[in-house]
Amino acid sequence: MRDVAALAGVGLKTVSRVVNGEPNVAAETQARVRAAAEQLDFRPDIHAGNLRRTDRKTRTIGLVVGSVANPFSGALHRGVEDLAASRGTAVFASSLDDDATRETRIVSEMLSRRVDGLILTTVLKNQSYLAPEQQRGTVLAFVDREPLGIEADTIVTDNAEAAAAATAHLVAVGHRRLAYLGDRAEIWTASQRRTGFLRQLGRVGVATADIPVIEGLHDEASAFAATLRLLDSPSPPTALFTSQNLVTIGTIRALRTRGLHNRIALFGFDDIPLGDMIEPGVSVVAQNPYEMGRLAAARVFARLDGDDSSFSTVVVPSTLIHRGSGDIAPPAD
Amino acid sequence: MRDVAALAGVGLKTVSRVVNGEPNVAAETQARVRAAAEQLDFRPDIHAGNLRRTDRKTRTIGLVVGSVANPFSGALHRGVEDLAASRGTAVFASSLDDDATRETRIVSEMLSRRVDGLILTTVLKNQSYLAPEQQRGTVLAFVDREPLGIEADTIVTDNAEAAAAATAHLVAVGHRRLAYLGDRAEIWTASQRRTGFLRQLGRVGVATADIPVIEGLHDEASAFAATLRLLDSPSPPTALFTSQNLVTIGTIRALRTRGLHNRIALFGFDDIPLGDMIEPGVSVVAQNPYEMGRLAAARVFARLDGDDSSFSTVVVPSTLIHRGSGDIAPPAD
DNA sequence: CTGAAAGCGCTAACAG
DNA sequence: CTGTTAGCGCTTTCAG
Repeated sequence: MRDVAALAGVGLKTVSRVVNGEPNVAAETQARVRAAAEQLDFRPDIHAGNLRRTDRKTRTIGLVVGSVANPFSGALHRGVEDLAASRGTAVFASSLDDDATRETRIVSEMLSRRVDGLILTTVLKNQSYLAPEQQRGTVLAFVDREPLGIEADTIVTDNAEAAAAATAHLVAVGHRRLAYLGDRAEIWTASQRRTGFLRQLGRVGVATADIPVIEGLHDEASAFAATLRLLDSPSPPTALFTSQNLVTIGTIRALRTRGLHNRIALFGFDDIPLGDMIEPGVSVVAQNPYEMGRLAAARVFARLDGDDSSFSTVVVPSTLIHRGSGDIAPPAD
Repeated sequence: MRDVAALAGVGLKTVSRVVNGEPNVAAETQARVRAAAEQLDFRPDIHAGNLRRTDRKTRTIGLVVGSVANPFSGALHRGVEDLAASRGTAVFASSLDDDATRETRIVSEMLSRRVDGLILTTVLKNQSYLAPEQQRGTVLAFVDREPLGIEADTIVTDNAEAAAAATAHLVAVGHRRLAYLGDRAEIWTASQRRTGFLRQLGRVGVATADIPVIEGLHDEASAFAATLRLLDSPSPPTALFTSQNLVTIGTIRALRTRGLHNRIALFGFDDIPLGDMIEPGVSVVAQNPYEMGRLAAARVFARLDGDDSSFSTVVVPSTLIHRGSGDIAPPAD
């Protein structure tokens, strides 16, 4: 910038004014400065400026998602990114791979880069470690999973209720021998979905003691193996509830391997791509990750713009999509 | 940092030394500094430091992808992110939505944030505008699409050759009345694929004059509509080549709408999720976007670590996956 | 309308 | 082993 000033034959501050579009610069001076900047390929260093700037906004936010292996995160990211781009804000995205030990490390790296806001899908049990940072003015928003030990804007799906609705449907079709296949119980959403599943069974008087509840499934492979074990057991279930898209896909593969995809009912949580084109169509609870990302970003930007209303929790509606697999009736026996 | 120094009763530089793990600090002093830092929730500002640091590395790279709506980008991002995370480097990700006007703006924003490197999937015809930046030391790598007007490490799939191989297969099965359904011709990969398709037909003596070449398809909806028009034409093709995953999906929907999915052959470029589970299985050219992301990131990091060998272009192999749709024979007539 | 001086949070270079 | 001084590239403040 000094070079630009020298070349244009003006003071440092004048260049600064031109670059930032501040008023009170003669048109002719402006032109000279711009020409000089162009010639030297000058590019202002946003961070150097922020060091002295009063608002200290880096126009950068961080997004921490649970697992990039899951298309859910992709859609969420897109939602955030779409809103951020329209505001000229850059987005750091990083994945936890649902590994709790990475959470503090990644968050800390983002904070060192002085992000204005942080959108988090957390894995850790407790987020109270973020309180000092929040105090300092960093805007926090939680998506998909509710935080513990800290208050902030939160965007979630009503996981328990949606899981219960799907379960209710399976029961209504006539199933009593159900099974639950889900992710690790430490993950907030997974435990919520399990709760919803079991609670609904309890409500309608299905004894949950005999219901297999298999947890810790994280990818297609583990879900595939777990489903096969279930199908090969002495008294296999007549309906399956899978608590996550990757698990749903693994389960479908297992059902097909045993030729049971048209005989055993299946309801999955999270939509899966092309779920309407396979046979039978896959019934799912569809969340709206794109919208969740948008809403979270919107909250963050509102806070950055000065909104200081009390923290809110927004529940994004999810929908049951009936495509066939959830309507398979139990065998007459 | 000054506050930490005051609280610990040491000089500013000593705090700096402790924070950066530099040697020559007494263990006892170190402990005192750490305690003070903890107490004040001190977090070093990486950018302030970089202002003075000699290497001037922000440990940040930028990733510019074509379209986040495409799962290809998600996998690419994951590849980059996986490598970057292991190096403690943060990744800015931004999407162009294949909109050329956004390219310069987004790149410029990233450069203002002083990224050490930039991994780009470009839309613009020409990338020479990046030359000054490259001169300045910013490491550039291009993925998926070859740059023009600038030299840098490049990671691509051999699009033309893979498209030709898929086309050859369709011809080998007996098809002569083929059609091409593809993305906008300005997109480098799209034009490469079209070239490969047409060249292969030329090679085997299929007159390309009568072959419908439909371009400008960008999503499922437009591909769906275009395919329907094709199917409803007086002399519909017996085999389709779709040059991109979203187009492939739209085309499949159209084929199913007309009940022709088992009568008209289909070969797609890019794999689609669950492509093996629908009926018929979808034959595709599968690229390896995750690996492409990893390789691009690896090149960037190697350069940052001082590698100054001449620029290389790596061609990541793609594979033909035969799942059925490409093996449908033309009607005997 | 313009510029000079001070200083943001940190590290480099050099003294002690 | 530790502290002091200067200065990174920019914006602020204030005086022309």
